[in-house]
Amino acid sequence: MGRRKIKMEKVQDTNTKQVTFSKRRLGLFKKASELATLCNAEVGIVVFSPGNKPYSFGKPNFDLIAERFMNESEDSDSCERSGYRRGNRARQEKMICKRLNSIIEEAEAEKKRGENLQIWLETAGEERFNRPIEDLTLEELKEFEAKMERMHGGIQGNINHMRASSSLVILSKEK
Amino acid sequence: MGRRKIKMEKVQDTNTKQVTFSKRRLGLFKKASELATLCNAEVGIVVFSPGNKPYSFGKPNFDLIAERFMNESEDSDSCERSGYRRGNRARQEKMICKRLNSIIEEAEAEKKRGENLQIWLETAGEERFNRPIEDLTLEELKEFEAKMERMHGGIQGNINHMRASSSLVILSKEK
DNA sequence: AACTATTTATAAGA
DNA sequence: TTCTTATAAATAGTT
Repeated sequence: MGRRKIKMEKVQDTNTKQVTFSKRRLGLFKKASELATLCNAEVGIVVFSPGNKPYSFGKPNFDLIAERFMNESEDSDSCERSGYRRGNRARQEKMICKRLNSIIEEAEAEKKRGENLQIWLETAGEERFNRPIEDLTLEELKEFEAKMERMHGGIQGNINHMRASSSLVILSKEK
Repeated sequence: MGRRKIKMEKVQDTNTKQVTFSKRRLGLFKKASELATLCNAEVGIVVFSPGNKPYSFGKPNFDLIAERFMNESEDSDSCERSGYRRGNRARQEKMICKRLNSIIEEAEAEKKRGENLQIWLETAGEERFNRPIEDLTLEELKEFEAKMERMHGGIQGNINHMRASSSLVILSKEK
C-alpha cells in the first residue's frame, strides 16, 4: 500500500528498514486500538525492534505504563536508593522501578478519589512491592492484582493493568 | 475502509461486532506478521474477544509456545515438585507458568465438584503468598486460584486470561 | 516530517 | 459462513 508493491521479505537497506519499522509499528498499534474499541476486546502487544528495543501496547490502560516504562529517560525518581549493580542490569532495574512508581502513583490517585483507603495504603505502602526486582515474582504481581480487584470489585482495567505489568516486568528482567 | 466509514466506538449490534472482530483480528495478525518479516522484528500479541476467548499470535515462535501452554492441559509431572532448584531463569519462569496452568486445571476440577470457593477466599491469608512460587504448596496455590475466580466473577474467563498472559510472558522471554 | 500514488484492509452486501 | 466489491485507510517512495 504505497507507491509500489514490496516483496514480503526482510528489507535490506538499514535506513529504509528503520523507517518501515516505525511506520508499521504505529500502524499495528493503531489497528490494535481500533479492534479494542470497536469490539470491546482486550489487546496486548510486545514488539522487539531489529535493534532489540522493546515496544509494547495494551488496552485498556497498558498504554500509560508502557509509555513511562519505555521512556527510559533519566529522572532518577526514588529508584536510586539501594545499591544497584552497574551496566545493563542497573538500567533494567531502573526501568522496573519506574514501572513500580507509576503503579504507586496510580494507587495514590485512587486514594485521593477516596476509594477504600485502607487497602490502597496497605498495598501501595507495602515494601515488598517497592523493592528491587530481583525478588519481585510474577506471583506477587498477581497478588497485587487480587488486592486491586478486591478494592473495586470487578474493574477489568486494573486487572489488565497488572497483567500487562507482569509481562513487562518479566520482559525487562530478561532483556 | 469499507463501503462506509464507521465511527470509532463500540459496535452495538452483536452479530456485526462478531464479524468485525474476526476480520480485524486476522488483519491485525497479518500486519504483525508483515512487520516481523520486513523488519526482522519479533512480535507477540494476545487478544481477548468480547466473549473472553484468548487468541494469540507470535513471530518467530509464539505459535508453538502459545499452543503448548494453551492446549497442553497436563504435564504437571514435569514440574519436578520442589525438586528443581535454581536453574537458568528462563527455565524457572517456564516452570512457574506451567505450575500456574496445572493449578488452574485443578481449580477448574474443583469447581466442577461444586466446592465453595468462597470458603477459601475468606480463609486465604496474605503473607503466605509473599514468597517464590516454587515454595508455595498446592493448597496455597489453590487458594490463589480461588482469589482469581472471585476477581473475575467467572472462572473460565480467568483461566483463559491466565493462560494467554502466561504465554505472553513466555514469549517475551524466548529471545 | 509531509505528501501522494498505490496497495491493502474492510464494511456492507450477496 | 464465505466471497465480492466499493470505499476507507495504510503506507512506499518521494520531496
